[in-house]
Amino acid sequence: MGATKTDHFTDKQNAIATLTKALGHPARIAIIEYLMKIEKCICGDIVNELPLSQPTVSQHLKELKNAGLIKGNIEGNSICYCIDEKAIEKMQSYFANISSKLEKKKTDCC
Amino acid sequence: MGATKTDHFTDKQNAIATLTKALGHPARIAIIEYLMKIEKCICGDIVNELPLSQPTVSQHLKELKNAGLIKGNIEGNSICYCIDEKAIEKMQSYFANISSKLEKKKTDCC
DNA sequence: TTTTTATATTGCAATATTACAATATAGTTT
DNA sequence: AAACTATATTGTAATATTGCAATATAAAAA
Repeated sequence: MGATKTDHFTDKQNAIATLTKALGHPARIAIIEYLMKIEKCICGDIVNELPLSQPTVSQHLKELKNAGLIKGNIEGNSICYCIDEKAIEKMQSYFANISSKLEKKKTDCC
Repeated sequence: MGATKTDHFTDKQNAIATLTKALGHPARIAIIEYLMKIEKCICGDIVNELPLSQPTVSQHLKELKNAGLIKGNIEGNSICYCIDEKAIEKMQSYFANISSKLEKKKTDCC
């Protein structure tokens, strides 16, 4: 016990859970918001923006990358991180779909 | 160490992270999708729908409730669980906002 | 080539999560 | 009241996550 039983759920459910899980930490939300805010794509200063050590930030970036939420390009000495729009769109349409289905139901019993 | 440093981030960032974290498990995604699907609101059979034991499901329901994603009403012997639309709307508008801001930027460098 | 700069990896301690058996609670039915 | 039903709580083992110091890697500048 202790490990998530991913094999018991559908691929879609696991896919969404992977994205939401990756975003389920304020540091990673802060990283996404920072990447969204800045104009330039050279992101060497994410570390300076966050109240966490360099290794910790690096680890969070790795998790976001593994989940497919950001992309990273080596740019000489530093690395350019960008949000992967497709992943954000997946999130958006997933919740939009739930939202519209709930509105149709209108069985607001609770 | 091991505990998330929530105090270093903004309330908004923590609020979104709380919601995404709660959805960051396939069982809880499955619960939300089941609540969305069913017509009746008596949800005693969530346990039967999921490939997990009753205590485990109960625990997942508690987490969704704590995060504000679902509401629960005692209904005689059983309990009626419903999705809290407001929470879903928060998620949707959060990602819609990121999506539209990314489209305006169009610095698709990676 | 040496030094500096930027990022990643490793190793580890602290804490959190996941899952479930056993048990508790509380309403329903008999 | 006693038995039954539905859900929650407790306790515990297995595993995962978080955070960082120390170290590694690799490109850039000196």
